[in-house]
Amino acid sequence: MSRYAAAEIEPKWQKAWDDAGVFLARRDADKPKYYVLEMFPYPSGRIHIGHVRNYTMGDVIARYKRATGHNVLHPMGFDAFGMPAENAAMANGGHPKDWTYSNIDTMVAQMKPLGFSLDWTRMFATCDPEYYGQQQALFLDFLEAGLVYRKNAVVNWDPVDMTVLANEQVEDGRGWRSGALVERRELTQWFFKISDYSAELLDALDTLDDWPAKVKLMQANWIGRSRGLQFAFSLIDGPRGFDRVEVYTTRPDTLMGASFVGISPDHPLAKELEKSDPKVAAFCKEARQGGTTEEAMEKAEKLGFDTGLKVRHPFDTAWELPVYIANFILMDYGTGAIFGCPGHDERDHEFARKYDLPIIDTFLPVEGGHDIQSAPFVPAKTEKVRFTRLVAGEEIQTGEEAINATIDFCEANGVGHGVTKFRLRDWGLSRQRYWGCPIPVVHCDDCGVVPEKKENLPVTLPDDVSFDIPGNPLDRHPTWRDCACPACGKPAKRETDTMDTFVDSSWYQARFTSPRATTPTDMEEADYWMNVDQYIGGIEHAILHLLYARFFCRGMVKTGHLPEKSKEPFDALFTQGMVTHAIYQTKGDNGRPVYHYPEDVTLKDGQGFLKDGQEVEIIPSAKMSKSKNNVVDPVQIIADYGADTARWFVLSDSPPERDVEWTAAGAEAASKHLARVYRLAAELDNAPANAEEDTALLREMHKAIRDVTLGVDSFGFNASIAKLYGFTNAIAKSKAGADTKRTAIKTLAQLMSPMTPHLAEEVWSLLGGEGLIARAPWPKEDEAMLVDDSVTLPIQVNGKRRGEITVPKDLDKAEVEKLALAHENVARTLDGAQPKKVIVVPGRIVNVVM
RNA sequence: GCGGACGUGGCGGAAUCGGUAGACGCGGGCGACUUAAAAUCGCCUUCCCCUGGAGUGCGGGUUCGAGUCCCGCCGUCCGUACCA
Repeated sequence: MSRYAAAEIEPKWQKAWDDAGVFLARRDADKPKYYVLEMFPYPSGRIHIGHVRNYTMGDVIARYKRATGHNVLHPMGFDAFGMPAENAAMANGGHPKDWTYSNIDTMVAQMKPLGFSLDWTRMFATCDPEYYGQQQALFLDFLEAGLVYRKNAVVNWDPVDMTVLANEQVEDGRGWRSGALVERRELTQWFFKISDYSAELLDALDTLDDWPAKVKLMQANWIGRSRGLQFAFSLIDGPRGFDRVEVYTTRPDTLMGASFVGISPDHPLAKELEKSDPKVAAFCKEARQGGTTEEAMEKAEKLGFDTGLKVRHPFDTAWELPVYIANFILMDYGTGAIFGCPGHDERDHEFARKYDLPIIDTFLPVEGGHDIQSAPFVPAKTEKVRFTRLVAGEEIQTGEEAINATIDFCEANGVGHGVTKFRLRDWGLSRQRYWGCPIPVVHCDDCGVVPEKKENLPVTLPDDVSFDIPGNPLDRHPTWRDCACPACGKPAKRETDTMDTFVDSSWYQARFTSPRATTPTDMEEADYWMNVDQYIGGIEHAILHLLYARFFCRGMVKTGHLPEKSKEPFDALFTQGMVTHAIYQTKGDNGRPVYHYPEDVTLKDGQGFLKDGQEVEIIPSAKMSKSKNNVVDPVQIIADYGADTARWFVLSDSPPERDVEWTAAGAEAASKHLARVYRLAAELDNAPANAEEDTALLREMHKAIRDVTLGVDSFGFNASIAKLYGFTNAIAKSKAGADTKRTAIKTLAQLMSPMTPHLAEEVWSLLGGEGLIARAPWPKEDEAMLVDDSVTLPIQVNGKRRGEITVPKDLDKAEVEKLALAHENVARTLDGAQPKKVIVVPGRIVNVVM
């Protein structure tokens, strides 16, 4: 008897699919289209088991949708620009381009044996000049449409290496290579005007019915619509040209509790004072130290500098407030200036205590008091409070009511005006790096910033560059920068900044619909294939990538590169969890942990041992990391067990949105199960028909069709797999005749085909299935075979389970109640007492209340 | 710091709407087959002070009934705008 041999089966069927062109996507007006896309990978060098899980989920959907009569587009490409290629060039020599393309070759070679039903003819990498040239064309159209502009913005500056650092290159406020204290420095940079779409991007979230609520909530909070009051404090004896400080506040109702005004170190007033006062300059220098991340700013110690200047309170001109420069105020948000109300804000309270400023309450709890000196009183805005220093509205009202009343009052009295602001900032796309899409503009002494002509695209990256010194090699390239001004023809300089890689990944889904078009998209193809019906990727992209893509597609609609319907490019989104693996560690001589490879550890009764018998500590479910030696390599898994086992395992055990822990035992079990399915088909006997057994097995089969289909439809792949185990057990135990068993096993193969396509084809052909299972229509359950005529009901007394009864499905409530009360355990628990109430939920449960 | 999620047996996890907690798998135990082992097959497996009781991170609450809803904690993970 032949055995399940994945190594023989898998290449055979992959070739059969290739020869038949099963996965090529061609427009077909007669079929409904279905576009399934997984977030494309960064070509780091090897595929990761996390990729296997991500692409297997997409492949299950793709194969299932093909079986249900859809014309499926399922493409793959590479997000190929970015820092790691430059880091590799710096560390090991070589060129980012060679490193990247060599990695892509390796990863394609590793992906193909997994048998994903991809249309490989559509593959591209974002570093292909054909792709980034079209991206440059989009940039020029966006520029013309007013969606791009330049302004100053802060970057992390390494004063020793004289280079800009990415946030991840700043560790504890210091440059990762130089160790120097990082400074925040302003540069002129390019921006996309995503803020034009703040309200639309927020409101349109409501139309994304098939996105996870958590992602929509995260985006909504990120965009951060707020209504507040913008007004000015008049400045007493300020420097020339500075007679007021404009502030924005979302809590104008606390204005009577103001005790200071704070301005950003980058505020024009701070910059003016800095010129003449060395102490201000010293403070601002210190305040500008450290990284640019919101996290670093928020966690840094709150520091203030008393400028000695005063402003007048708008409601009481005799009331003067000090003006502080504070390191936690961002110039990018609001007006770069705030008023502080220590009584009702955690941060202001801390600041007031530190600099000995008054803490004044404006409202207190409706009942009881609050010691405002020891802690601020910060209730939810929807909670009613009692105002002690009321500006407008009722004495007892909610924060929300007070805010609105105060804004109305201020507008009526000429103190500022109500404004709606968004937290969302414009998208800075300039990167001072080589390995990215060049920004196609030219700087001319006479004409200023001039867009490159479209016929000159792509502006390609020069190959002759080196990475032996920090910084952007484009800046110091001897000839690449020099060019003729597209407007006047005089000598000019190219822009040397390249684009943020989020630009690359903002429109690749559109490009897949016509990857070789000589324009960014082909409208006919885009109109047929867009939108992405199902997008699958990691939750880490919940905000930035997905928000940028939503904006970018709006820009593409505006500039005529996508149809109106593609403003929201992703109809449904699914965010999958990670694949984790245990860490095996021992303590080294110096007390530091030593990490051991899984293959060096023997597991026994939940404990792990090294070859020399030393016990290792097992840390379960840790994120895979090369430095922890707990990375599992899909190539090794395929070599050991085959692709179908890897695919089956990453889908089983855990729900797709949660993390799954890779274990050798689990992989072993998956492999055994697949071998068992193969054996069922290969060892099918000639048993004669048996009416009762046949019907029983067919009923199991129809239940399996229903349950597995439901699981696949609702991303419950682990639930589908549990049902498939159950159905396999039912077949193995069944005494049904050979014909019925053959039908059942063929159906099992079909139901497994999205997950384990190679095994499914093999079983299908063993049992005489017609053609390729990859082209067979999805089985349909027979409703009549699913109906049970009796039902088992649990009986509870006071919510505790005391027994169960089996009754005809449609027995009326009174009868069920009678039977339940007659139940031995129930009668004993009642002990003759009359129940107060009996709750009968038909088909579900009986609860006796006593 | 802020925003979002998650937490169930020895382990991964199931439980469509608030209605039998622990499906399915791993691990473990017992047995069959075998000279023996592997492979395979069958049965058992939440815990305990076991005619009962307890139990879904911890503490409260709503309900006839809570893993599921509400309030407050603790822990872990993701994001925090130049990692992708």
